[in-house]
Amino acid sequence: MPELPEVESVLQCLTTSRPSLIGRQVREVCILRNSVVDGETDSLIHAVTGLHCYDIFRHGKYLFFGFQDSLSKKLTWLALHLRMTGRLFLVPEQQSVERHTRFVLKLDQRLALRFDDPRAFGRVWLLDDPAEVTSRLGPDALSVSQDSFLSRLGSTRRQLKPLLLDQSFVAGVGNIYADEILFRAQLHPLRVTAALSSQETVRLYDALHGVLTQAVAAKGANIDGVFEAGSFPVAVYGQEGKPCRVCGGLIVKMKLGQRGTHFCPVCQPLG
DNA sequence: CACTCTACCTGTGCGC
DNA sequence: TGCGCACAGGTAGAGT
Repeated sequence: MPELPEVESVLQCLTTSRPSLIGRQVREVCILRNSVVDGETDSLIHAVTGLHCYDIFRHGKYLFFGFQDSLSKKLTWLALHLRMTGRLFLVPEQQSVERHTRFVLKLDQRLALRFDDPRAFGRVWLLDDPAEVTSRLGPDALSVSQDSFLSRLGSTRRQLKPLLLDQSFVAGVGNIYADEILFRAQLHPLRVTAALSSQETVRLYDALHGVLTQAVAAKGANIDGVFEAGSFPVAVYGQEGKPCRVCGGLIVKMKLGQRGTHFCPVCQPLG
């Protein structure tokens, strides 16, 4: 389940590999499963074929790829969301199809950008402007300032766990990191924003920033082979029944809005 | 506004 | 062994 740190890791791979995706020309677009495209596949194919990759950036869990027409200099954008099981690879062209490959951009230099997704939840969008997507999102969770975060917290009255998962509040936190952030902040997932002390709101910001920064440095979470690489150690996610690393009490799992939610009842009291 | 539920998917792992 | 089924998760959209 790629969340912000895992998507950031993908971005780093694409931009720092040698050769990088930046500068590559799209020779051919192959859509192996139509539902991967939100919109018309033909429009996407026609729009991107022949263009050069000019820029890549991330906002929350979305990746944005800017492709430039070398004559008009106009930029055309693709947005990509990996959802649950999506993976992106920059590979030699001959490795461009696997069992769960959903689309491929065949590139110059005998390279290909391959998107695999067993669960087929991942989506790609053709955009004129990334703002068509980013305008629906809150500030990126890795780079949001303390002032902005505290101000947004102050203007809502909601339970903390659903709030952290709301991409229009801050973009990039998913179920795993929401639990990890609340554990580090020592706040119960059902606590309500309006009832937090100012000390607690700062603790929440510090936990958000600290967990995501460390997870990015670790290239993502380390969870029983769910996704590759990643050495960020989870403290509570999937740890139900195991001892809390801080107090030794047992980690509990409950359902909160259809989501598995893990926490330490001692370190994260509700009362 | 805040919330709940459903649909979208399929690999995994459980109980029988 | 094999079958059926619940489960995992992010997001959109509809409904309360």
